[in-house]
Amino acid sequence: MEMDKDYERKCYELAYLIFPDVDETVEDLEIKYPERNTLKETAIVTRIAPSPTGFMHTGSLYQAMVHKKLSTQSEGIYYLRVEDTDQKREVPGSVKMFTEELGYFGLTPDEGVIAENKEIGDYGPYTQSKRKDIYRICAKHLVEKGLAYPCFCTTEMIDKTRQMQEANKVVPGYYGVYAKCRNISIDESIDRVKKGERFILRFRSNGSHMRKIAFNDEGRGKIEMAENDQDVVILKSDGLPTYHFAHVCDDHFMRTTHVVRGEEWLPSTPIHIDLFNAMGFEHPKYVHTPLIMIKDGNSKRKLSKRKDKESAVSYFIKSGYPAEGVNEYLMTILNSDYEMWKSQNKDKNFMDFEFKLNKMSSAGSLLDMPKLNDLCKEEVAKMSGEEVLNRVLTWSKEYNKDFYDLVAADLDYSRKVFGLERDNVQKIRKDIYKWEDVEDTFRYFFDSIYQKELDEVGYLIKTLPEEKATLTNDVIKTALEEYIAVYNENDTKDEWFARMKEVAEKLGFCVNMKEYKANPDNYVGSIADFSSIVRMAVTNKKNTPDIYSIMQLLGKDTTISRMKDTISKI
RNA sequence: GGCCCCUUGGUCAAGCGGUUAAGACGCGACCCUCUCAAGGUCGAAUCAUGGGUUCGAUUCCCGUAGGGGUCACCA
Repeated sequence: MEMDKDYERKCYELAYLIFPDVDETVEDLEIKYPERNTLKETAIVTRIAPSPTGFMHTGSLYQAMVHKKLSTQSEGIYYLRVEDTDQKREVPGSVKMFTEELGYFGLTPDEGVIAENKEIGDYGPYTQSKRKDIYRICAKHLVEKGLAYPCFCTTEMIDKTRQMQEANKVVPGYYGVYAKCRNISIDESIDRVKKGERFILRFRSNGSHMRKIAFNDEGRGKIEMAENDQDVVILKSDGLPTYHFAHVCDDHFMRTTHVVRGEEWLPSTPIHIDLFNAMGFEHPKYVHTPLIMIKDGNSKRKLSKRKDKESAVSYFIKSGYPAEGVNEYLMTILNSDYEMWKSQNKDKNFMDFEFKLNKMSSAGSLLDMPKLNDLCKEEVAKMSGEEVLNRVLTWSKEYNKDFYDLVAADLDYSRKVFGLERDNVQKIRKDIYKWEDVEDTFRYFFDSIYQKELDEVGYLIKTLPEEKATLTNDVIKTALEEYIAVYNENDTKDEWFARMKEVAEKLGFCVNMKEYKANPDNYVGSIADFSSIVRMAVTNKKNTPDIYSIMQLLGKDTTISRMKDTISKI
């Protein structure tokens, strides 16, 4: 009993020695950061916690969806906390990039760091490097309780121990008898700290990997794992906490109710629970989301920052994927019944859908780009020409300035171009799924880039005779010449087509597709071939929307001069 | 290797003891059609495996295999 008292006193002495300037206590923090009583009992408080490494992972976006859905559905809070405890990996400008990227997808947090140099909320600071005091208060508390101790081991010593453990096939790590500094006397610890020996702070775990603990994962259900028995580092030599310790202090004092994080954190959850217990805090609820995978040969693997461009959220933004489509896609892999719901609620979006944690699949899904493209196509198809124009302007201003200038030069014209087969039609064209592709699909509408293509790539129509022997250069030339002679820009669509047929028939083309298919040898070609000749002469493309509308938009002069130019080149 | 998670068509998946095993993307065919995109119709394609439990297993239990994750003073 006397010994215990003495030990206790020495723990306080050690704590004071390590943290002489810390005079606040955990109790003070409890008062400073009270429970969020203004929220409803059932409100969910979630957080996104990026590391400022200059890269936002697609998986983070996927999780941001969960945060956003859970918090808004429960009238709770979704906040952003910057986890910058590893200064070596820090990349300037990351926070700006991160918040902007979240904004692009409409997933800006309610609280915390919401833009570069802008944070809101009463639970800050929301950047870990500015929370040093808080971690020190908590760490001091653990030292006082005998639940943390200074470790004087060098990295070399720890490496050696690890090698020995691996050779002897025992569980590697710093624990039990292998934890040298755990087992030195408190007097020695005090002595060595007094002497100014360098140290880091370790947690003193009382767990055993022979025992099991169970915890509930809100998505997966009950999970049973071995107890933590590792004396993990809580304060590094630079005085900043490790992830494990910061997670415990921050999520407690920021009053997070649900920690939603990637599956890769599942194995370290026992460490966190151990730490929460040691601090006397109740741990938050955990949700471990499956990883997004990618196909690699015959197997699949986690999206890799180095190998896969799709692992970066920036890739989708740079390519001009509409946020709505990406969100739709993420939602379909996030909640298994979303697609069914969506098919019955076509005019609603994912924010109207009731997200359920237990409907979250727990297997990692392969990133399915064709499916994502299709969903984006659907979203673009819902937009008016005006809307497409605006999106193209916004995107190209940032990522394709030359094209931006062309589009912006004549907004009325551009609006008509993007409204082609989109505005005032019964069947909407579905071919665009990302803004990056717009320049190429519509290049023939912009003279300068159209001309550039002719100069650099050449005249597509020259390949026509190779594809179909009957369409000789002479046939093509004559077709165009005859057509130019009768072209009337005031024709209605029906009149226009009738005129096409007239010329085609005169030159030996079959104007009835059924008839042509039955007896192709009786004709030079079909009306489809004739149309192709005109199409290629005007657009230098094999496939385009309705050629009548294109000619109308281009105007008589351009249409005729392009056909004449083509004639002169073959 | 230890520990943990996961396993229905090519992909995402519904299913929750008895079903002709939904649907979507992709793929193929046909229709429509001036080309393409779209649209319409149809089609091919799935319960990893071995044991149980049961009248009956895709569904419940155990093992096996496979895939993935994790074992830092990184998060």
